[in-house]
Amino acid sequence: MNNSTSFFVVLGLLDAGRKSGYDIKRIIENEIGHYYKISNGQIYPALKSILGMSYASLSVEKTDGKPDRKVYLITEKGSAAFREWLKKPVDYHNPGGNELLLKLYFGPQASVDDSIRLITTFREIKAKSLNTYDDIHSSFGLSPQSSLPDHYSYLTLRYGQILAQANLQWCDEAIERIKELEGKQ
Amino acid sequence: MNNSTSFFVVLGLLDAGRKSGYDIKRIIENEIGHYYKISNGQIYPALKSILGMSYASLSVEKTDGKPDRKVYLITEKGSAAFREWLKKPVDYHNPGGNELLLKLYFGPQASVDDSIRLITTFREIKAKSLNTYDDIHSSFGLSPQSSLPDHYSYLTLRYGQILAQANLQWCDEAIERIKELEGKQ
DNA sequence: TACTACATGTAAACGGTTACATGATTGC
DNA sequence: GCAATCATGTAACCGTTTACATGTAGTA
Repeated sequence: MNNSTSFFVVLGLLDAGRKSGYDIKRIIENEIGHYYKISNGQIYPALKSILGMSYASLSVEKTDGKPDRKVYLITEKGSAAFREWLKKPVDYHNPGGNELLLKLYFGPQASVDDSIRLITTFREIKAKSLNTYDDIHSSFGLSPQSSLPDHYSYLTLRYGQILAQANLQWCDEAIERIKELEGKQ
Repeated sequence: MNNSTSFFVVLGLLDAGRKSGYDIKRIIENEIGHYYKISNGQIYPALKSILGMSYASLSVEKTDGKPDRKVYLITEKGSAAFREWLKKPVDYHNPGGNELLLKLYFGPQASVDDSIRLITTFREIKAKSLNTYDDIHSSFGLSPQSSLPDHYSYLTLRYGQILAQANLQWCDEAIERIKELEGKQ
């Protein structure tokens, strides 16, 4: 839990400013819902554990009728832990491969160099996997009489190849864009 | 368990021919390891449950020294259950989106029509999501003075867009290829 | 001597999802 | 009257990962 993606997403949103659990849920749904989902069963235990680790302090705001708003304020310790996570290269084995997008969403809370480093590391891994796909591809020698399994395996290979290429394309575009951005700041 | 991906992968490999748990592990590692991982903690419980549901029968082969090989032979009931799973459109929310590749790997155990249907359904979903990305993209109006968060959100949007395009490209190529294949059979 | 391949399995932990509980307010 | 929004949370379940246990045979 205190080491999982959901934990750090919650922590990262607190790092961007004081929020309640409900705020966190809404923000995730509206801003990163395309590639990341979260449930109450993750948010509220995460907040509890964030408090327990002194990564945030709590202030309760009274409301009329509705339950009290429990607003969390990140501590320096919490902020440091988040920034450490943010710098760590993404786990390239993670299903969906969207941990990178998540970290990039937190880009404004990191340095430009760190964001670029994140993408270049990701790029290297994708380039390597594209190489292996290319190697297999060139050794495939699909003849018209080759077996059915071959043809279907070829399709899955092509998927890996095409997707890896698309990833590389995005990496290059993204790095260029961030560098441009840096020049204007 | 008896409804999970790992369960049906194991069942599908048995559908392709009698195998032991160890065989299954080796085959997954060698043939689909690029996009699907499995552990003993999934294979052996799956086999137990496959036996329990009468989806397979068991024959034990004596070996010299090594533990007995427990070889599983799929039943008609098991085969029917597998084919039903194979036809079901993939869960497009699944992380990694590789359930399709998995099902395509089992293409030789399905009809050409079913394989094509699998891909066209997938294509429709990707086309729809590309449309939403395009809509957001055109409403983005990134001005040079726009805030940092905007620029980073733009990158995640572009990722979705580029990857969706790559998926469509692959779908078209794959469908064409399968249709060609059909002509020659 | 040590590692790899063969071959079976289990137990605990982990991360996440689903579904529920409670309850006021606002708008159709 | 009903749905949606605001706002908190919990409990059970599910699928997967990690790490372990056991043991032989062949190879470097």
